[in-house]
Amino acid sequence: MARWDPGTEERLRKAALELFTERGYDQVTVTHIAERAGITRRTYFRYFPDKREVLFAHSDELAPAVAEAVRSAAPGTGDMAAVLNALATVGTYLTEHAKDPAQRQAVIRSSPELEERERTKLAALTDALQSALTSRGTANAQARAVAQLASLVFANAFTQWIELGGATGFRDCLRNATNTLREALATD
Amino acid sequence: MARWDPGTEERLRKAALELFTERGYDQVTVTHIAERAGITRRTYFRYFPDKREVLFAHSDELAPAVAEAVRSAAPGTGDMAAVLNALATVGTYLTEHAKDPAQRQAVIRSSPELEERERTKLAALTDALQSALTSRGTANAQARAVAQLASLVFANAFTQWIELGGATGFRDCLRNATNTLREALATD
DNA sequence: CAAAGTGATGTCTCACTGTGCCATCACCCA
DNA sequence: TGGGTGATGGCACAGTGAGACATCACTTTG
Repeated sequence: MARWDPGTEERLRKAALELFTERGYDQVTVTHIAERAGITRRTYFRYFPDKREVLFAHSDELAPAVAEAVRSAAPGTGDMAAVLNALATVGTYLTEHAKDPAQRQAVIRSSPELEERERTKLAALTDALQSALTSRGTANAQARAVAQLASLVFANAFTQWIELGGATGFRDCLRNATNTLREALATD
Repeated sequence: MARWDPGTEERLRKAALELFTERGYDQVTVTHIAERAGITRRTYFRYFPDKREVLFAHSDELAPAVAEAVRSAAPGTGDMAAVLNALATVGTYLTEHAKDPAQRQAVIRSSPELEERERTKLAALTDALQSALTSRGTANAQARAVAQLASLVFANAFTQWIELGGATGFRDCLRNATNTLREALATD
């Protein structure tokens, strides 16, 4: 808990999103973000390890949460079903609590560096899912494949959810994304 | 063509791979690489845009080559078949000409920054494949899905090929990777 | 209520990345 | 022999990220 001004991290996220939108990611320095948030550059780096991470602060919590949901799935459930169910639960919560998801997505899409970081977060989800499946007893190769496919489905579902303006339920987006991949792999 | 010493780019790649292996990516500076290659830091940046790219110089040519192979596939061929065939052709050439693929892979796996860049190259392959499929008449969503799955297959096949010591043919690795994904998606 | 402790912040410094600008040097050609 | 061309070196600069230390607010303990 911050003692001087409890909202520092939130102010930094807000300032960064604003500045990135106004001037573009490349034209913004960490000093700019810190100044708008009312702190110094050095303090910024005590909240976020680098310039990109200010846009991905909460992303780190997704992978462990989904992995935990997979681990606690009913023992008889199939791998893919367990993973998709976990993604639906956590993803629904995520979509209901996300702040300015469309604006955030637009900023990320405008910068290769930020897209690179986003892919890293998705890879972390894949690794966490694989690990969770392995601890459920699934063989390594199969666990990795399921985790990769599920991560793909999740990313596509999230993109679709944003494109639809957040009106649709996340579960429906997940179903759509899953079906699209099924068709693609079935057409040999 | 370089006039002073034609092998500069190759010397830089070799020096970088050696240094990254010896000291680890984080402990190596661009100055170190340049000095071992017999040039200055400034000249390094005339060959590669940043510190990471020295390990990914040829990767840029993969995506266009595969895309071209997809575009020139027989009109009646199914999307997935056309893409997998293109990946087999280009991938086989790649595996037969790669230098120190195992050492390179080991270095990349040892550094999150390098893994990040590798995922970017894979994403470029996905985009190129999607574009090629779209120009063949495939619908957007389907083209993206096929491209994503094929990229996944390619990456897994390449990893397996390295793990097997380069002894197996790349086509077999592609088949294995495809089957693994099929099983994963089929188990509902 | 005073003194010590704790945690967040500011200040200063430094190595390194990546780039712009200009000088230099070797080689080719007229 | 002199000029053009292309690769390289040298220099300066903004920006990133981190270490070390001081400072200040607030809490805890006597």
